[in-house]
Amino acid sequence: MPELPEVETVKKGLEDFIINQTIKKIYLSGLPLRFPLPNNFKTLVLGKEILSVGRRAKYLLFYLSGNISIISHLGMSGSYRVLSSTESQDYIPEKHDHVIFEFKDFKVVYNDPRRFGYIFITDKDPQDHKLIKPLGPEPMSNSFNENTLAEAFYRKDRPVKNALLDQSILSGLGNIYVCEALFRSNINPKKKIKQLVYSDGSPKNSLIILKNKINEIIEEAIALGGSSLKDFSNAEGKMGYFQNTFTVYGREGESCISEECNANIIRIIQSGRSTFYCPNCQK
DNA sequence: ATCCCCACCTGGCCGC
DNA sequence: TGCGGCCAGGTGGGGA
Repeated sequence: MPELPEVETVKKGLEDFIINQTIKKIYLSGLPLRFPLPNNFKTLVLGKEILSVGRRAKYLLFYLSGNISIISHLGMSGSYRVLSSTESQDYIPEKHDHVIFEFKDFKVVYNDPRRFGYIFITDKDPQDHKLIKPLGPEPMSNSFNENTLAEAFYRKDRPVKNALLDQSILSGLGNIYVCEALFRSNINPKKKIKQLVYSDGSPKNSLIILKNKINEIIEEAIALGGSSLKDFSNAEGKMGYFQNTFTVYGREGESCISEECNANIIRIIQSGRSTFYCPNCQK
């Protein structure tokens, strides 16, 4: 499900309900997520108050009282949903519900069919956690710009599609937004990243465009509440709308949206994952 | 160091 | 209706 805009959407939805609320009870399915929950998860979390909710890349960060933080990644199919007080009454855990947080008047359910998600707990700054620390800059932060990107791409030989999925270069993008950003930038996903940088290390114009298109897409997608494929929805169960603006993702064999182009979108496999692009527009 | 590939899971869809 | 095969928004860890 979730890339940065979807996680941001979930974060905003949860925030409205859980800030300053105390965790009264915890339900666990007992099934392992990608990594098993720590044994003392319940003990550490029960009775704690949620002070704030943050996001780093595709991770949700819950800051609790008592200097405890929960780090949560949704994997491919994880979702959080807030149950209204009516729904919360007599709610029986459904299939793939793995963690349920009970508050005074409502419940928050973490559901994850594929169990690729994971939840960690830490008593240190989550930003220092070993999974968070190596992450590259947030796309909407100042530390993501054409110069940092040029530095990461300098003399490197990998395809730009793969590099943009690499969370240590730039964090938060996934398969959809990378494909869409490359289309908007007219860059072929197979292009080697060193070709976007001059030999003196400065960014070529195409790299500056790519950087700007990434910002543009992330901003638009957040404004539209993310993309709803399959069953993604925000914490209140509402769908996102960005999928209606997809130009290449999932459109194999369909015609390119560009007016003056007669080509069809094709799908190739790069590092084991589907890449969608227009062979005519993206050079 | 750098990069690729596999594994981890369930479920939906398509063709036979 | 059933079954096999393929596909899916991610990424840690191991190996080349």
